[in-house]
Amino acid sequence: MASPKPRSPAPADLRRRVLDASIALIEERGLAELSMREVARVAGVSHQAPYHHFTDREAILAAIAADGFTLLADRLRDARAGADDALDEVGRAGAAYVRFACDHPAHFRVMFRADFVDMARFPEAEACGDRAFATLPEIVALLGEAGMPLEPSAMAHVVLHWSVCHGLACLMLDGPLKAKLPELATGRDALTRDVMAAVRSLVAAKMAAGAPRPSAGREKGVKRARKAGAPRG
Amino acid sequence: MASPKPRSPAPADLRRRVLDASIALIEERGLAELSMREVARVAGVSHQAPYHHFTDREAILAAIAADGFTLLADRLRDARAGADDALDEVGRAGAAYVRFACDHPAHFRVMFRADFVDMARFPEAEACGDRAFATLPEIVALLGEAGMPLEPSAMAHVVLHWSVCHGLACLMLDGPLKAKLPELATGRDALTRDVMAAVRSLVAAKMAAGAPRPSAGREKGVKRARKAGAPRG
DNA sequence: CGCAACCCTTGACACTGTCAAGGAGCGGCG
DNA sequence: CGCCGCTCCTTGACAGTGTCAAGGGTTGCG
Repeated sequence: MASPKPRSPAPADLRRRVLDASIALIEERGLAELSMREVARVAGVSHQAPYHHFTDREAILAAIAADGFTLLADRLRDARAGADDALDEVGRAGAAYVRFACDHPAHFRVMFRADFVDMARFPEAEACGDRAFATLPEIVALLGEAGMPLEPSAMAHVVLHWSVCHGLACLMLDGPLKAKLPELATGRDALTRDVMAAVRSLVAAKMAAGAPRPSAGREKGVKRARKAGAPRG
Repeated sequence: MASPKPRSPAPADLRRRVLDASIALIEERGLAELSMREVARVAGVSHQAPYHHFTDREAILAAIAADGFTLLADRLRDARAGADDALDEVGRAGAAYVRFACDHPAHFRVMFRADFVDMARFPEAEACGDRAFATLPEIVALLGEAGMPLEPSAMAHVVLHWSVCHGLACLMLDGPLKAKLPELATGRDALTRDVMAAVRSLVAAKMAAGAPRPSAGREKGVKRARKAGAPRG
């Protein structure tokens, strides 16, 4: 007979097939139930074959994370390309971050669970992450250049925006919002859009306010700044 | 052998001891490497004893999650008690959320990983979660009562604040910020304080912009925020 | 031809979660 | 008292897991 086991449909790229099988299984049954032997089974090879390409189970996850990081970096770059001002750029990048998480849940989960993958063990995966996250300060810096006071620090605003996007993604992907979306009568995209609009409205107000307010004053006695331009000089 | 095994130091509350052992192991080695047999070993009982109190491994995690939800609800309640205005209340509640995650990382991880615990299987744990999260809309509603326009919707602002806190907690607990905190030369508490201050500055600007009611329409007066963009030259 | 490198398989080990059965202690009741 | 049943826990067994070690094909090259 020809061969009871067709060996492998595409012998060269078993590495790629292992990664794809892992991603599919994580998306289908979650990271908790991921079994390397089942990955091998899905890929159509013996249970040891994957370990010839990856030293560890953790190494497979690290490779997925690295792919995810570069994928995310691409998404962020594309999102920024179409923007026409700083406010728009922040909003587009944020929406792209969340949409990436929804489109690639397996990647996203693996990327941000340090208790599953110790990135320090895989420097190149870590470098991919650093590359992706390097754009975040750039985007927020645009707000500063556009005249928004970045108080108490620029870093705080970077982390703030990052946290909004990351938190929203987590809550919708594996958190309570996943179950609550139907009863809230919205979908992921709609909720993302609304939250980003809320962020935009806050940032816009801050930009309009221009300079930091006097500390003693309460909401009284504040005049709205009429123009958006930064009073540079 | 007289008695090689002292049975159990406190026979009645094995249930409690199993939970404590699980929490300790999750905090120490992470959720990924949690083994029920090791939990039993730490608790000093046979490998089957825990299953007499919990049907499943998942049931143990659900019990931890339920405890975490009520613990979080307590923290949020306490944080709100000391506040003197809406802005302060939002900030205190947010900081309390993040501090809860840092103080009880095991609870936090189990509470928000739907791929490990299917909350729909454990309605009482889910109810604890609903109770904890019920305070979030209340807090944000205070901002609306204080004169802040909740555009595009109140729900969007609820999710926005929730996402900030949740995202910050995730990024610091298991995400890239965990590794980057040292090189940023800040600690968790300092970063949390700064991010909350940044949120506060944005919300304050929005309140200032929205509070003085212009003579125009009641709900339409929010339109001015849109002018903030336009970096034409 | 030999032979070595590559890629994969097979076998084994300790370990896991879970099912099934058994046993120690104990209060109640004839 | 003897016996029962009950609760709580232990022991044993099973399939399944990740990983170490060794063994096979095929391929290319001297």
